Amino acid sequence: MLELAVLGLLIEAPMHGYELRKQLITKLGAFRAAISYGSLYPTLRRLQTKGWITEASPDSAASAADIPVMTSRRGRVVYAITAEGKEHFGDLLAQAGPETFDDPAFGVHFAFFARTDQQTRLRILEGRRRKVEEHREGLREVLARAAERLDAYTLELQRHGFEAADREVRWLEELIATERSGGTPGRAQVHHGVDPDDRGPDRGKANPASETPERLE
Amino acid sequence: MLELAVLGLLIEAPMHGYELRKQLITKLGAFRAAISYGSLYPTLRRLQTKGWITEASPDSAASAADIPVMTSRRGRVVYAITAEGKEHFGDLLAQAGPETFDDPAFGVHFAFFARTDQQTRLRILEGRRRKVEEHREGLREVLARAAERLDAYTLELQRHGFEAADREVRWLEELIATERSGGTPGRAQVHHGVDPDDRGPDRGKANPASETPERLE
DNA sequence: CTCACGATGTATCGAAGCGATACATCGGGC
DNA sequence: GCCCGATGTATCGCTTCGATACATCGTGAG
Repeated sequence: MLELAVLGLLIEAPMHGYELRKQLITKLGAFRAAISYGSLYPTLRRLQTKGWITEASPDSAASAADIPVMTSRRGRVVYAITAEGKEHFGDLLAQAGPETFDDPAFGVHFAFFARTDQQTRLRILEGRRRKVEEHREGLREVLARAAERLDAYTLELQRHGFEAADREVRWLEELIATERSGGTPGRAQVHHGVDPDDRGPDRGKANPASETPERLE
Repeated sequence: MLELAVLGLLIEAPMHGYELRKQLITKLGAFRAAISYGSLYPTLRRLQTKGWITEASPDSAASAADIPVMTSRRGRVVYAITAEGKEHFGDLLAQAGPETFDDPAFGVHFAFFARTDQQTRLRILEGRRRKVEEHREGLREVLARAAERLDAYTLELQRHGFEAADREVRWLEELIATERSGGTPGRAQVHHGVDPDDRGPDRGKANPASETPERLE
């Protein structure tokens, strides 16, 4: 799971561990509170031995032109993805693992949807929908049949879980519909806006979501 | 995390592993898809060595003329909670761990709210609310400030995470209000629900959640 | 009657990830 | 001068997971 996320971030730019962790937290922060070094560093080690990423020190190249990044002379290790790593990333991103509804792997896939194609996106969205639907129906069953065998708090927990699942299914259906019509998610399709000052859709600075997926073979 | 859940279920009745797992799944199914044997059995072992639970075979208690060697027939192992286990359960239940927003520990606590007192419930609910609020505000920050540095899919993921957090906060506030007014949660009326006069200042552990006969020594 | 099959049931293994911790450098404020 | 918080790399012990193995029981198809 971290493999995919790390590779995905390193595609955008080489990075060292600390920065990697910060970006992972903002990128995956919606469903993942923290990424521990205890998992990040072993993952980096693993990726290195597999050949997906390489270690490169900036000190050798840094002579005088150091710009914004605080370059210290200490042993900061900068990781960069390799060609094999990019290929592996594509494979990982395309395959929708048979996850359970509480598996964070879906979120990681979704966070990198801009780097895959519409067909894969649809496949993963529909797979996710199926799993969440199953979960929801299981809860419906419990709520209908075992209502008298559970105490009020347990019941309320199930009810809340059911509603959350139901909401996610509806969210997924919106996304699937948008995807099928060839659009990208965002303010145009979303009726419950979040931010107060709405600005025009501004993209092009980073990688656009719909137009060029950079790594597709 | 599993410790608390296993102890809580064993308070209601002695059980063997398979049954335990099934009940865990229905009780915690709202936020936890599956409980693996790979975590359940080590947990049981751990609880045994600590003395919180004991192993009791119904076969040996029945007749047991000969020494039952487990070569031919594999015995079903029934686990039962001890007095110390009940005490430990009360301690675990009362303490609200400093969890992150995606920590399933809150769900376990909530599922056993019927076995604790109003004060503890309020403390845990408010602690949870604080954490989810922090998470929500973090996401709001990202959405407001980094909207142009993230692609449309990542943004949509954050937006969905924000809404889920916001909804949970509102859910928690409802529960807190209900709790403060002395009620029990839920739109559905539960017949075997929480004892309405649980105003007793202590004896929280001894408060039965349902029709379970009182097993407290 | 048999026997295959699914449900019940106990158990372990390797790997992933986490929380805590240790340690080192840097820039700035008191 | 000197501490403190941010940056930065790294490991340890532990919990949990998914996969797997293996054994028993009831039942129904052939």
